[in-house]
Amino acid sequence: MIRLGLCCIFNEEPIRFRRTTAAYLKRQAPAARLDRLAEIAAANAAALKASLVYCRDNGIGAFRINSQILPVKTHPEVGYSLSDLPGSARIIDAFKSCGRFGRRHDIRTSFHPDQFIVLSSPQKDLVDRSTADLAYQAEVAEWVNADVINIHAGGAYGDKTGALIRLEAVIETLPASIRTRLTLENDDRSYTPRDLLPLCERMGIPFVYDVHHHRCLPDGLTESAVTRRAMGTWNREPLFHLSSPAEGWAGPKPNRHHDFIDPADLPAAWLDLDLDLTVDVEAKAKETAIARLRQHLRAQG
DNA sequence: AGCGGTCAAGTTGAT
DNA sequence: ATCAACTTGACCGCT
Repeated sequence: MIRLGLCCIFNEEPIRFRRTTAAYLKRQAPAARLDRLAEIAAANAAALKASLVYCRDNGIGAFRINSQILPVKTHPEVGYSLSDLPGSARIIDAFKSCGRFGRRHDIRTSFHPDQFIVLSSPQKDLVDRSTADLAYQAEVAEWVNADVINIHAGGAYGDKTGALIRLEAVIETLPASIRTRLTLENDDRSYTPRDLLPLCERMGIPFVYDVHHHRCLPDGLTESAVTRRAMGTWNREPLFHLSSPAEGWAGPKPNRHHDFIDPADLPAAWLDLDLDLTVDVEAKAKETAIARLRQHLRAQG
Protein backbone atom coordinates (compact mmCIF):
# COMPACT_ATOMS: atom_id res chain seq x y z
CA MET A 1 0.00 0.00 0.00
CA ILE A 2 1.46 3.33 -1.08
CA ARG A 3 0.84 6.41 1.04
CA LEU A 4 1.32 9.60 -0.99
CA GLY A 5 2.92 12.59 0.72
CA LEU A 6 2.50 16.32 0.10
CA CYS A 7 5.55 18.57 0.34
CA CYS A 8 5.27 21.75 2.40
CA ILE A 9 2.79 23.89 0.48
CA PHE A 10 -0.45 23.92 -1.49
CA ASN A 11 -1.18 24.81 -5.07
CA GLU A 12 -4.89 25.60 -5.19
CA GLU A 13 -6.01 25.08 -1.62
CA PRO A 14 -5.73 28.44 0.21
CA ILE A 15 -3.52 27.25 3.06
CA ARG A 16 -0.41 29.40 3.46
CA PHE A 17 2.49 29.39 5.89
CA ARG A 18 3.87 32.74 6.99
CA ARG A 19 7.49 33.81 7.05
CA THR A 20 9.61 36.77 7.96
CA THR A 21 13.18 37.92 7.48
CA ALA A 22 16.01 38.83 9.82
CA ALA A 23 16.44 42.17 8.02
CA TYR A 24 12.87 43.14 8.86
CA LEU A 25 13.02 41.95 12.46
CA LYS A 26 16.26 43.81 13.14
CA ARG A 27 14.44 47.05 12.44
CA GLN A 28 11.86 46.32 15.15
CA ALA A 29 12.12 47.00 18.88
CA PRO A 30 12.71 43.79 20.88
CA ALA A 31 9.13 43.57 22.17
CA ALA A 32 7.59 44.16 18.76
CA ARG A 33 9.96 41.58 17.34
CA LEU A 34 8.77 38.89 19.76
CA ASP A 35 5.12 39.81 19.20
CA ARG A 36 5.63 39.42 15.49
CA LEU A 37 7.36 36.05 15.83
CA ALA A 38 4.65 34.80 18.19
CA GLU A 39 1.98 35.83 15.72
CA ILE A 40 3.72 33.97 12.90
CA ALA A 41 4.35 30.87 15.02
CA ALA A 42 0.70 30.73 16.05
CA ALA A 43 -0.45 31.26 12.47
CA ASN A 44 1.86 28.49 11.25
CA ALA A 45 0.65 26.05 13.90
CA ALA A 46 -2.89 26.77 12.69
CA ALA A 47 -1.82 26.37 9.05
CA LEU A 48 -0.23 23.03 9.91
CA LYS A 49 -3.46 21.85 11.49
CA ALA A 50 -5.38 22.97 8.40
CA SER A 51 -2.85 21.11 6.23
CA LEU A 52 -3.34 17.88 8.17
CA VAL A 53 -7.12 18.23 8.00
CA TYR A 54 -6.86 18.71 4.24
CA CYS A 55 -4.66 15.62 3.98
CA ARG A 56 -7.10 13.52 5.97
CA ASP A 57 -10.03 14.68 3.85
CA ASN A 58 -8.25 14.09 0.56
CA GLY A 59 -6.56 10.77 1.03
CA ILE A 60 -3.07 12.21 1.47
CA GLY A 61 -1.17 10.12 3.97
CA ALA A 62 1.88 12.25 4.69
CA PHE A 63 2.86 15.90 4.96
CA ARG A 64 6.33 17.43 4.84
CA ILE A 65 6.76 20.42 7.13
CA ASN A 66 8.66 23.45 5.86
CA SER A 67 11.91 24.15 7.70
CA GLN A 68 10.71 27.74 8.21
CA ILE A 69 7.70 26.74 10.27
CA LEU A 70 9.37 28.83 13.00
CA PRO A 71 11.19 31.39 10.85
CA VAL A 72 14.74 32.53 11.70
CA LYS A 73 14.57 30.29 14.78
CA THR A 74 18.35 29.78 14.98
CA HIS A 75 19.52 32.99 13.33
CA PRO A 76 22.62 34.33 15.15
CA GLU A 77 21.09 37.78 15.72
CA VAL A 78 17.33 37.42 15.76
CA GLY A 79 17.03 33.74 16.77
CA TYR A 80 14.85 32.94 19.79
CA SER A 81 13.48 30.32 22.14
CA LEU A 82 9.81 29.54 22.03
CA SER A 83 9.63 30.38 25.73
CA ASP A 84 10.65 33.97 24.86
CA LEU A 85 7.51 34.45 22.81
CA PRO A 86 4.31 35.83 24.35
CA GLY A 87 1.74 33.04 24.58
CA SER A 88 4.36 30.35 24.01
CA ALA A 89 2.41 27.75 26.00
CA ARG A 90 -0.58 28.12 23.70
CA ILE A 91 1.64 27.94 20.62
CA ILE A 92 3.25 24.73 21.83
CA ASP A 93 -0.18 23.31 22.64
CA ALA A 94 -1.31 24.10 19.10
CA PHE A 95 1.65 22.16 17.68
CA LYS A 96 1.01 19.26 20.06
CA SER A 97 -2.58 19.23 18.93
CA CYS A 98 -1.27 18.72 15.38
CA GLY A 99 0.69 15.75 16.70
CA ARG A 100 -2.43 14.19 18.23
CA PHE A 101 -4.40 14.80 15.05
CA GLY A 102 -1.72 13.18 12.92
CA ARG A 103 -1.62 10.16 15.20
CA ARG A 104 -5.38 9.78 15.29
CA HIS A 105 -5.80 9.99 11.52
CA ASP A 106 -2.53 8.34 10.54
CA ILE A 107 -1.07 11.34 8.73
CA ARG A 108 2.69 10.95 8.79
CA THR A 109 4.81 14.11 9.12
CA SER A 110 8.44 14.77 8.30
CA PHE A 111 11.04 17.50 8.00
CA HIS A 112 13.52 18.15 5.20
CA PRO A 113 16.03 20.72 6.48
CA ASP A 114 17.28 22.97 3.71
CA GLN A 115 20.54 23.02 1.80
CA PHE A 116 22.38 25.11 4.38
CA ILE A 117 22.39 22.19 6.80
CA VAL A 118 25.71 20.49 6.08
CA LEU A 119 27.02 17.93 8.54
CA SER A 120 29.93 16.84 6.32
CA SER A 121 31.56 20.27 6.18
CA PRO A 122 35.19 20.65 7.23
CA GLN A 123 34.17 23.91 8.95
CA LYS A 124 33.31 23.17 12.56
CA ASP A 125 31.31 26.36 12.90
CA LEU A 126 29.05 25.41 10.02
CA VAL A 127 28.52 21.93 11.46
CA ASP A 128 27.62 23.47 14.83
CA ARG A 129 25.11 25.85 13.29
CA SER A 130 23.65 23.01 11.25
CA THR A 131 23.29 20.88 14.37
CA ALA A 132 21.55 23.74 16.17
CA ASP A 133 19.08 24.00 13.31
CA LEU A 134 18.45 20.25 13.40
CA ALA A 135 17.83 20.52 17.14
CA TYR A 136 15.17 23.16 16.54
CA GLN A 137 13.45 21.00 13.94
CA ALA A 138 13.69 18.00 16.26
CA GLU A 139 11.97 20.00 18.99
CA VAL A 140 9.05 20.79 16.69
CA ALA A 141 9.13 17.19 15.44
CA GLU A 142 8.65 16.05 19.02
CA TRP A 143 5.52 18.23 19.37
CA VAL A 144 3.98 17.27 16.03
CA ASN A 145 5.02 13.60 16.17
CA ALA A 146 7.18 13.75 13.03
CA ASP A 147 9.34 10.64 12.72
CA VAL A 148 11.69 11.81 9.95
CA ILE A 149 14.26 14.58 9.64
CA ASN A 150 15.75 13.95 6.23
CA ILE A 151 19.00 15.51 5.00
CA HIS A 152 21.48 15.13 2.18
CA ALA A 153 25.11 14.18 2.77
CA GLY A 154 26.23 17.70 1.80
CA GLY A 155 29.31 18.71 -0.15
CA ALA A 156 31.94 16.35 -1.53
CA TYR A 157 34.86 18.81 -1.29
CA GLY A 158 36.72 16.75 -3.86
CA ASP A 159 36.92 13.81 -1.45
CA LYS A 160 33.66 11.97 -0.86
CA THR A 161 35.26 9.30 1.29
CA GLY A 162 36.73 11.87 3.65
CA ALA A 163 33.47 13.82 3.75
CA LEU A 164 31.50 10.67 4.61
CA ILE A 165 33.91 9.88 7.43
CA ARG A 166 33.31 13.37 8.85
CA LEU A 167 29.56 12.93 8.40
CA GLU A 168 29.56 9.64 10.27
CA ALA A 169 31.56 11.12 13.15
CA VAL A 170 29.16 14.05 13.47
CA ILE A 171 26.10 11.80 13.40
CA GLU A 172 27.58 9.83 16.32
CA THR A 173 27.51 12.98 18.44
CA LEU A 174 23.91 14.02 17.74
CA PRO A 175 21.39 14.06 20.57
CA ALA A 176 18.73 11.36 20.54
CA SER A 177 15.96 13.77 19.49
CA ILE A 178 17.76 14.24 16.16
CA ARG A 179 19.45 10.87 15.87
CA THR A 180 16.28 8.82 16.17
CA ARG A 181 14.67 10.78 13.31
CA LEU A 182 17.64 11.40 11.06
CA THR A 183 17.55 9.92 7.56
CA LEU A 184 19.88 10.33 4.56
CA GLU A 185 18.82 10.91 0.97
CA ASN A 186 20.77 10.53 -2.27
CA ASP A 187 21.20 13.76 -4.26
CA ASP A 188 21.62 14.52 -7.96
CA ARG A 189 25.14 16.03 -7.80
CA SER A 190 27.40 14.10 -5.46
CA TYR A 191 26.06 11.27 -3.35
CA THR A 192 24.42 8.25 -4.96
CA PRO A 193 22.65 5.35 -3.25
CA ARG A 194 25.86 3.34 -3.70
CA ASP A 195 27.74 6.02 -1.72
CA LEU A 196 25.23 6.24 1.12
CA LEU A 197 23.74 2.78 1.59
CA PRO A 198 26.82 1.29 3.29
CA LEU A 199 26.87 4.11 5.84
CA CYS A 200 23.11 3.81 6.40
CA GLU A 201 23.32 0.04 6.80
CA ARG A 202 26.27 0.25 9.18
CA MET A 203 24.83 3.04 11.35
CA GLY A 204 21.16 2.12 11.23
CA ILE A 205 20.22 5.35 9.47
CA PRO A 206 17.13 4.94 7.27
CA PHE A 207 17.85 5.67 3.60
CA VAL A 208 15.40 7.91 1.74
CA TYR A 209 15.53 6.73 -1.84
CA ASP A 210 14.94 9.59 -4.30
CA VAL A 211 14.52 7.77 -7.58
CA HIS A 212 14.54 11.01 -9.61
CA HIS A 213 17.96 11.94 -8.23
CA HIS A 214 19.14 8.41 -8.91
CA ARG A 215 18.08 8.71 -12.55
CA CYS A 216 19.91 12.06 -12.81
CA LEU A 217 23.02 10.62 -11.18
CA PRO A 218 23.12 6.87 -11.77
CA ASP A 219 25.59 4.63 -9.98
CA GLY A 220 25.24 1.26 -11.68
CA LEU A 221 22.75 -0.08 -9.13
CA THR A 222 19.30 -0.95 -10.43
CA GLU A 223 16.20 0.69 -9.02
CA SER A 224 14.98 -2.60 -7.69
CA ALA A 225 18.29 -3.34 -5.96
CA VAL A 226 18.35 0.10 -4.33
CA THR A 227 14.71 -0.25 -3.33
CA ARG A 228 15.40 -3.58 -1.66
CA ARG A 229 18.44 -2.32 0.24
CA ALA A 230 16.71 0.94 1.18
CA MET A 231 13.74 -0.99 2.62
CA GLY A 232 16.21 -2.89 4.78
CA THR A 233 17.51 0.29 6.43
CA TRP A 234 14.09 1.21 7.84
CA ASN A 235 12.83 0.12 11.25
CA ARG A 236 9.48 1.72 10.37
CA GLU A 237 7.52 2.49 7.20
CA PRO A 238 10.02 3.51 4.51
CA LEU A 239 9.81 6.96 2.92
CA PHE A 240 10.90 7.54 -0.68
CA HIS A 241 10.78 10.52 -3.05
CA LEU A 242 9.30 10.72 -6.52
CA SER A 243 9.23 13.40 -9.22
CA SER A 244 9.18 13.79 -12.99
CA PRO A 245 11.49 15.92 -15.14
CA ALA A 246 10.11 19.35 -16.13
CA GLU A 247 10.79 18.97 -19.85
CA GLY A 248 11.19 15.23 -20.17
CA TRP A 249 14.23 13.05 -19.68
CA ALA A 250 15.69 14.27 -22.99
CA GLY A 251 15.20 17.94 -22.03
CA PRO A 252 18.03 20.33 -21.16
CA LYS A 253 17.53 20.14 -17.38
CA PRO A 254 16.08 16.79 -16.35
CA ASN A 255 16.73 17.59 -12.69
CA ARG A 256 14.03 20.29 -12.73
CA HIS A 257 10.72 19.11 -11.33
CA HIS A 258 7.59 18.88 -13.43
CA ASP A 259 4.21 20.23 -12.25
CA PHE A 260 2.86 16.68 -12.25
CA ILE A 261 4.02 13.07 -11.98
CA ASP A 262 4.17 11.01 -15.14
CA PRO A 263 2.90 7.61 -13.95
CA ALA A 264 5.58 6.05 -16.14
CA ASP A 265 8.14 7.47 -13.71
CA LEU A 266 6.78 5.34 -10.85
CA PRO A 267 9.38 2.61 -10.35
CA ALA A 268 7.96 -0.83 -11.03
CA ALA A 269 9.90 -2.02 -7.99
CA TRP A 270 7.71 0.15 -5.75
CA LEU A 271 4.43 -1.06 -7.20
CA ASP A 272 5.43 -4.66 -6.75
CA LEU A 273 6.08 -4.22 -3.07
CA ASP A 274 3.82 -6.01 -0.69
CA LEU A 275 4.88 -3.65 2.09
CA ASP A 276 3.63 -0.27 3.22
CA LEU A 277 5.51 2.67 1.78
CA THR A 278 5.36 6.47 1.95
CA VAL A 279 6.10 8.27 -1.33
CA ASP A 280 6.62 12.03 -1.07
CA VAL A 281 5.43 13.60 -4.31
CA GLU A 282 7.82 16.36 -5.37
CA ALA A 283 5.73 18.03 -8.04
CA LYS A 284 5.12 21.74 -8.43
CA ALA A 285 1.35 21.34 -8.68
CA LYS A 286 1.40 19.90 -5.15
CA GLU A 287 -1.97 18.53 -3.98
CA THR A 288 -3.32 18.79 -7.52
CA ALA A 289 -0.52 16.49 -8.72
CA ILE A 290 -1.23 14.06 -5.89
CA ALA A 291 -4.93 13.93 -6.76
CA ARG A 292 -4.05 13.09 -10.35
CA LEU A 293 -1.50 10.43 -9.40
CA ARG A 294 -3.89 8.94 -6.86
CA GLN A 295 -6.58 8.66 -9.51
CA HIS A 296 -4.14 6.84 -11.76
CA LEU A 297 -3.12 4.41 -9.01
CA ARG A 298 -6.75 3.68 -8.23
CA ALA A 299 -7.59 3.06 -11.87
CA GLN A 300 -4.75 0.54 -11.87
CA GLY A 301 -6.54 -1.20 -9.03
C1' DA B 1 -3.96 47.67 -4.58
C1' DG B 2 -0.10 46.56 -7.22
C1' DC B 3 4.49 45.65 -7.88
C1' DG B 4 9.62 45.51 -7.58
C1' DG B 5 13.41 44.33 -4.65
C1' DT B 6 14.94 41.60 -0.96
C1' DC B 7 15.70 37.69 1.88
C1' DA B 8 20.84 33.90 7.01
C1' DA B 9 22.95 30.36 5.61
C1' DG B 10 26.39 26.04 1.33
C1' DT B 11 27.81 23.56 -2.66
C1' DT B 12 27.79 22.34 -7.29
C1' DG B 13 27.73 22.57 -12.20
C1' DA B 14 26.05 25.18 -16.30
C1' DT B 15 26.50 29.35 -18.75
C1' DA C 1 32.51 35.39 -12.81
C1' DT C 2 27.73 34.83 -12.30
C1' DC C 3 23.78 32.26 -11.48
C1' DA C 4 20.24 28.76 -10.93
C1' DA C 5 19.06 24.84 -8.48
C1' DC C 6 17.99 22.66 -4.26
C1' DT C 7 11.84 20.65 -0.47
C1' DT C 8 9.24 26.03 -1.22
C1' DG C 9 7.95 32.38 -3.10
C1' DA C 10 6.56 35.39 0.71
C1' DC C 11 6.73 39.76 2.35
C1' DC C 12 8.14 44.50 2.98
C1' DG C 13 7.92 49.03 1.48
C1' DC C 14 7.18 52.16 -2.00
C1' DT C 15 4.12 54.31 -5.35
